[in-house]
Amino acid sequence: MATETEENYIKAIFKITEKNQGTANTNAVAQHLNTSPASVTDMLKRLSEKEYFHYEKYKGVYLTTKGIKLATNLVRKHRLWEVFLVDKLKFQWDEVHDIAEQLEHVDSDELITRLDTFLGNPKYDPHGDPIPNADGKFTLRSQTSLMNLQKGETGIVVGVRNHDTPFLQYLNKICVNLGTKISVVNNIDFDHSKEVSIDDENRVILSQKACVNIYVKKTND
Amino acid sequence: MATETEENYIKAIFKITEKNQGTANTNAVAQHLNTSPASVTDMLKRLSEKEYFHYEKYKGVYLTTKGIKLATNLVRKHRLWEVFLVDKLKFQWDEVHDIAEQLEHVDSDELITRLDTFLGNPKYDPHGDPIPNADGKFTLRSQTSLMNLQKGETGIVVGVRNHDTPFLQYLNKICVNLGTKISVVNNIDFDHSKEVSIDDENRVILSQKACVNIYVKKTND
DNA sequence: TCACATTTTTAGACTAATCTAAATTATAAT
DNA sequence: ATTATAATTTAGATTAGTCTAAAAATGTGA
Repeated sequence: MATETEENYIKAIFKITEKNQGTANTNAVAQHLNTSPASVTDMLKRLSEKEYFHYEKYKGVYLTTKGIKLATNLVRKHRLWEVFLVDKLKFQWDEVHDIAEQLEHVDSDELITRLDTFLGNPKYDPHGDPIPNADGKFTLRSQTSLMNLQKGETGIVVGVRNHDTPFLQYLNKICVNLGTKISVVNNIDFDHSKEVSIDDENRVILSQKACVNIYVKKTND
Repeated sequence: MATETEENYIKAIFKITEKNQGTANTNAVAQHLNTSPASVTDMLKRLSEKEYFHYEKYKGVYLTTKGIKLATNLVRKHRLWEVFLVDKLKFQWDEVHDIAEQLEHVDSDELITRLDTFLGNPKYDPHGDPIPNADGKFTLRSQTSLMNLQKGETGIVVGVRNHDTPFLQYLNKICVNLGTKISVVNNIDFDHSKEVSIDDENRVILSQKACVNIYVKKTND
């Protein structure tokens, strides 16, 4: 069994490699985990001996099958616990990350199997991120950034790109959540912001930055 | 915040002092935690500096108010999670201890408050042990050992003294659980065992050891 | 391609938690 | 009260994970 620290390293490497052509370098890992690059180097040496990833001095790391399996299982556990916290315990989507970060390290396959069943085998977490199944497979979904919706088009919010608390709380305030219907009323060209209507009720101006971070599924209305 | 290890020491000391006139000695703690007495001595020194308990060389320790508060909170968390595992995830009562042992270290007061509400503010865990409230107060219950029931008397199972897996599985097998009705049909004097009827259906012989470890509430039928 | 900046690694040290073996203190029995 | 035994502590070492400061390797721009 991997220690909690080891799990956190592997998860960090997984997240970094996802957005970086399959490799993670020392500094990126250090930044992600809020530790010193020196500590990371030490750890990379030790963990690569345990075959979670390949490590070459000065070249960074890339995960092995074993490492990917561990990482996706952690993602699975994290996201299932987030569903539990929001659906069952009525937390808001901006409050669950830190708690799920702890819960994901609880070690029991049976627990996760049963939790999954209890929650109704959800495919997406409270931020719209896909929950890998027990084999590590993600269910992908056709989605686009709200930025890509033209004037007059409508979509249903299915996810967010940014997970930071302030952004999520802002969305709470303007009543945007998963499942919310958003229609583009006007494109404001000079700063690429959009005037949108939310659930056919409120009209709001969303900045380019906000639009980029909201994923929607286009609808025909 | 206390580390997981620190929490485990304090919980062990709490459990030992509960059955030992308020003090715990080095060997008992070592045995309880499966470590060496030398490690325990080290830890007692360090933890007593953090004011969780008083420690005098060669004399053992007793908890401070701070220590008792931490310990009862851990007990509370452990037992609430056990309720969750049995009531919601449908684990059996003999399967939940190790998982709850991990879950109890997750740090979030809000989580426990919400979990308590979600579970309907249970007063007892799946083994019939009382769940302390947020202030550390236990709800006590009038109960007696099955050993004290006379021929013809009846009781409802409200708890177990022994929590070991084999004992709990044995009770599963003979259909004894919390809420089960047990009537004493005959006392067998020579070995202090009892012939009992279980939920008015099965008749079984329970050894003295089994009877001592089953708590019941007497009923008038 | 050479010098400078950036990234990474090494060296050496620290803390928490553990161990074994040896020394010390307490306890119980004659 | 003395001695044997049991309990406890000390000494010294180990492992995981971390740090800072310094050295080495890599990458980049003129």
